[in-house]
Amino acid sequence: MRSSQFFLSTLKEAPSDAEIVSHRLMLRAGLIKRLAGGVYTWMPLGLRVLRKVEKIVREEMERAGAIELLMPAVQPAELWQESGRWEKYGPELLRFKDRHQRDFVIGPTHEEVITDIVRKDVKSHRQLPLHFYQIQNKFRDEIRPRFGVMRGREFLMKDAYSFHANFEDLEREYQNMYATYSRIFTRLGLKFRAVAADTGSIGGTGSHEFHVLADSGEDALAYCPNSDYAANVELAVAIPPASARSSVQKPMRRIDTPKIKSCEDLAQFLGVALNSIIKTIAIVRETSEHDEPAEALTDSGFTLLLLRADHQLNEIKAQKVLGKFRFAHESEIIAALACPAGYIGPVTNNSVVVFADHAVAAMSNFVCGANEQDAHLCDVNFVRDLSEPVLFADLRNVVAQDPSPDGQGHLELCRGIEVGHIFQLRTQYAKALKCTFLDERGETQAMEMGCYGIGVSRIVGAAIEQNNDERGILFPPSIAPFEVCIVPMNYAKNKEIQLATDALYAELKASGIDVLLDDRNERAGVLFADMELIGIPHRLVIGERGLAAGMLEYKARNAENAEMVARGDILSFLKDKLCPSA
RNA sequence: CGGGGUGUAGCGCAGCCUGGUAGCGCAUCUGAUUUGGGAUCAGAGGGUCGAAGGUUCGAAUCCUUUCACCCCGACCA
Repeated sequence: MRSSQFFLSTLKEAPSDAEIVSHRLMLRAGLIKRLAGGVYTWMPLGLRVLRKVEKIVREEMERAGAIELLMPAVQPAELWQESGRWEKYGPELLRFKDRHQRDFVIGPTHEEVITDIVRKDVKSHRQLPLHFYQIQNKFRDEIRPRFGVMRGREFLMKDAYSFHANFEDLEREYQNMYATYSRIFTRLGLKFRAVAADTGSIGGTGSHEFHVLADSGEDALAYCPNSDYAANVELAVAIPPASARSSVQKPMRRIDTPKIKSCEDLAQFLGVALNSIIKTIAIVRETSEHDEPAEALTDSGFTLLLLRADHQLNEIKAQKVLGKFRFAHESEIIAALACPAGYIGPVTNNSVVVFADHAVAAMSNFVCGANEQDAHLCDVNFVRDLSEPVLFADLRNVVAQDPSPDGQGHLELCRGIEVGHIFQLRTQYAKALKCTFLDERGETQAMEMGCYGIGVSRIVGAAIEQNNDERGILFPPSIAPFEVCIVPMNYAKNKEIQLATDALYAELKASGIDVLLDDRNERAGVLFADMELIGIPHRLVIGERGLAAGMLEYKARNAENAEMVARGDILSFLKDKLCPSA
């Protein structure tokens, strides 16, 4: 490709609303253009990258034995009503009516459609297992699209669905996909980690997320450096502390703490460690009868959660223990405890339900709110000053240096961008949609299902997030828009340069190298800057000086310095750089 | 949906407080000189100041409404 016949549109300055580096660079390099919130055009240069990611994903899915198909983006509401997700999915599901007032959705995912296909065509265990995949645009009406292509509303996704006669076979395919995903992200040249993820209500062995490691990632991950334990912080297990309560109980005291509401301020004011304070969080458990806030205070579901003040509530864990809940409103706190938020605590004379994190069980002589404005209690002890909570449970996020749940050392934390997710669906969709088959004994069974997603467009953002410097993008070679660029000096005016450049360009193309010739009539600085911005991994410069000596200048995008290469050796030299193993 | 912020030329911004009819840098176009690291000079084009309404002799500026976008919290590839 010649720059003069392509479409490069680079920017010196990125739009100010682009927050993270990959988004800024994608706009500056002209990879994408925004059309609406969370909706982007892939410009020619960006599309080349997207297609390369897609190609690797497709090759590995084929190698794993999955079969490609393409399902419609538009789906009838009936299928979604049948699976129950018409109600459950919520406002993220984009719904619309056609001219006959029939309801449709734009697919955010395709479990319903694929299950409908399989239930119609597959009747016997002899036809199983089956594994279908597609690479297709999805639409999810995200609450808050952001970071460009990283959390768009319309995005490109590889989604795959497998169908099995029994759970053992599902587990086998799940392992197959785990290995396949690892190969894909390795080939993409990304630093990644697979972590255990929340399986929701489904249980089983199975759900893993694949994260590209990046500080700007939206997910916190916990991992053990000494073992292969790794989990999303959402579900990483916090081990109850081994230490016991102190046998020495100091007398409880009430202390005036005017205007001090946060635990941090309190620790500083009292001169005590944060981990000797108990943080009390008021929630309202929402049983199905009273979803409505405020009024229903009779059996209100009002509950206190106790955490060590240096710990954070993990709402997902808490919901598993307590069921659905929401944070109490100020008015409900006052109604229940006669005290404003900021000073509430578990020492009460009425019978408020109290749950506590495991870490709280080991605490003695602790500090907590006095249920009285501008006051806290010190040297509080369970049993003596208040009854034990109804339950100690794992309610908090793990923190760095917590013991690893597998006993192999201590946890570390890092951040990641979720680019893949594999999941054992089991039989929930098969049952809802009556996707059944006859087993060896002629009995009707619901199929076991797995689903496997990869955020193809998100990968482009994630790759840039992980590979950039002050000059721009450093694309991993496997997904760079071009493998090599040729930058001629004074191409427009110097006939010799032009001839030598055209010959080199033809030679590289003929040998199958994906090469961009930057033949624009621009100053050298412009060409260099643009080629660096768009992240071409290998650069050849043809100048008068080198040409006279029969030499070309080569520089890798990630190298400090350029080196001179004899013109005659260039092909083998480049081949070695592009494919070091060969 | 809550809380905060921003809308002025393709991009980045100033002007707004204290109303007087719009400016800077980059980009674009023309010409000249340049040409191995985002050139220089001379000229040019481009904006119903997000939209609507109001106050006023006069509104980018003040008021009201509305829309869009961004950031912080509940979702997910």
